[in-house]
Amino acid sequence: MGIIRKTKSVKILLDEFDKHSSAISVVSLIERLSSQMNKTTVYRILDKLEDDGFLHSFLGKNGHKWYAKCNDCSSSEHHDAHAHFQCLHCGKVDCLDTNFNIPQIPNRKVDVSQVLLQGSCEECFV
Amino acid sequence: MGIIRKTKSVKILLDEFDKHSSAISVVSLIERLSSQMNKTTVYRILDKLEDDGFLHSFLGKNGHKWYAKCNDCSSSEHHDAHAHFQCLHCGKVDCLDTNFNIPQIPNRKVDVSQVLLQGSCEECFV
DNA sequence: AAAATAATAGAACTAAGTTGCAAAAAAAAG
DNA sequence: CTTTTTTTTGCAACTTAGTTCTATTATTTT
Repeated sequence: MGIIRKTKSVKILLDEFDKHSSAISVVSLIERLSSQMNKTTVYRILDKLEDDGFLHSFLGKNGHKWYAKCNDCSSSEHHDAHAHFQCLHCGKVDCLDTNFNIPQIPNRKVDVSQVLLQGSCEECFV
Repeated sequence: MGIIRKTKSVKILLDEFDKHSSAISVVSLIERLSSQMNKTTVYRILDKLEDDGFLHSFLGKNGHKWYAKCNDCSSSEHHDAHAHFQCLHCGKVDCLDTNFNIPQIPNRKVDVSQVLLQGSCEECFV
């Protein structure tokens, strides 16, 4: 895993993440790129890009997978402990800068934390 | 929705949640009760028990649904904004008392928050 | 240009969750 | 305590996200 060739499909995918600032769901990527590549390819490339620290993934409100660009990660270490915000009206997901301080729990070791806040985004919030 | 008859199936399900203190995944409930009721029934009853404020639901690490007993909810209001902890070794999920303070984000309204911490639980933590 | 390696398409599959409808069980009405 | 009404259940079929396998194609190395 990791080790990526800059194939046409990889470039197309990276392009999508450059064009859009917010996170993208796998489902929408598959649909959007259906004429350009197979869904299996989408899954595989996203996987590798995550391994390489280009992207990070998380689960949206239905348990569906989303990806977004990483800020400061490498293949050896992911430090995207930030929260995500999903708008319940338009469905859009953004990464939040707000760094959560994860409460330490006695007798337990916390390795990963997923924080998904849901509500109304800037545009849908009247 | 809501309004529940205390049928045999409902009782069996409530019993499961009385017996176990930690959260239970829908998948394991369906499997465990497969000789006693249909999976559709499991889904439907859990739905209603959540509406009634007996249970609350959240998504585990694979995006699969889990349920746990509520502490202080009614059908009109759910206040289970607490975090959940899933052990990456044994898979067990517990509700945490630790109340998160959800950071308010400018121009956005946060209605729901899902916090899933993952790591090693008391028993698996050596 | 040929050989080796990695990536892709496509079809088939797995599994969580949903839907529709007929049959069964509860509750209400008489 | 029957009959009628309403709710619940089982079952089969379906939907859909994600995975696996294999033959083919593209990319890199020699």
